[in-house]
Amino acid sequence: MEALAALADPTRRQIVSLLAAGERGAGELAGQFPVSRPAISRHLRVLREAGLVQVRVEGQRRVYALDPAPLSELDAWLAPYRRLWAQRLDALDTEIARGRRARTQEDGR
Amino acid sequence: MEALAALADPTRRQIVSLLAAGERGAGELAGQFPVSRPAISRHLRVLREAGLVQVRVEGQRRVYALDPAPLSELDAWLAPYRRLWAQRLDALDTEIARGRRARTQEDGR
DNA sequence: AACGTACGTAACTGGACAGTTAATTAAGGA
DNA sequence: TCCTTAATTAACTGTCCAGTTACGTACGTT
Repeated sequence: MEALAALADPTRRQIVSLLAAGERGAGELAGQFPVSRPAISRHLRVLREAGLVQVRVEGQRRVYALDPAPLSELDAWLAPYRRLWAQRLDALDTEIARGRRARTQEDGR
Repeated sequence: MEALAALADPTRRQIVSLLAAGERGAGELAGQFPVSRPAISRHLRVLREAGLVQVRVEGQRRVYALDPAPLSELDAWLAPYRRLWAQRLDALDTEIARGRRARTQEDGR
């Protein structure tokens, strides 16, 4: 779950989003952001260390590509919690089906 | 996506995991960790501000409960990426089914 | 060989954050 | 009322991290 820390930064999430559309060179990525190129380089390093991106050296260019594996891992981490909001929606359905009577009783506070 | 930053900390993830099994008092939670109670109090505050937990004051106890809404939001954020590893698996399936012939044609990049 | 381009790394700065101990608020019980 | 218990808040410290500028390295071109 090292990916969570990497994805906690909005710039890095945006990089991931860009790479989801296809691979890009480092400079090409850096051009999309208001921060300096070294800053993007560091972000890419964090993403690389988290396994979220992979680099391919192509002449003097570095081409970055998204590796979805950690996202899949995150998805798997999330899985056991899924029943929680599914259940809540079920409860809501029940509520609606009942015509939403006697609400104050279970509302609490 | 503020939840990502909150979930980046392993202690907080564990708190979330504990609360998934049912609500608990603050001290009850603190007892599960090797850090001080104020530290847990701060973690709970971060989780509260991220909307991941809710407190209910019950006498002099604070009972914390998980609110799955931000997890659901995270799930939604993850959704568009899902095709990436699904596709990879599909490609693998296809690959196997076809006996691995004529590969370059459909790769498309 | 010399130069320009494309990145990365080094060194530093400011701000955020997790942890600690000590003080504060609030609820029960003697 | 006084004391204990439960928990948060305050104040402080150390560490990590994102950003900057400056420098280093490697590839390609002339």
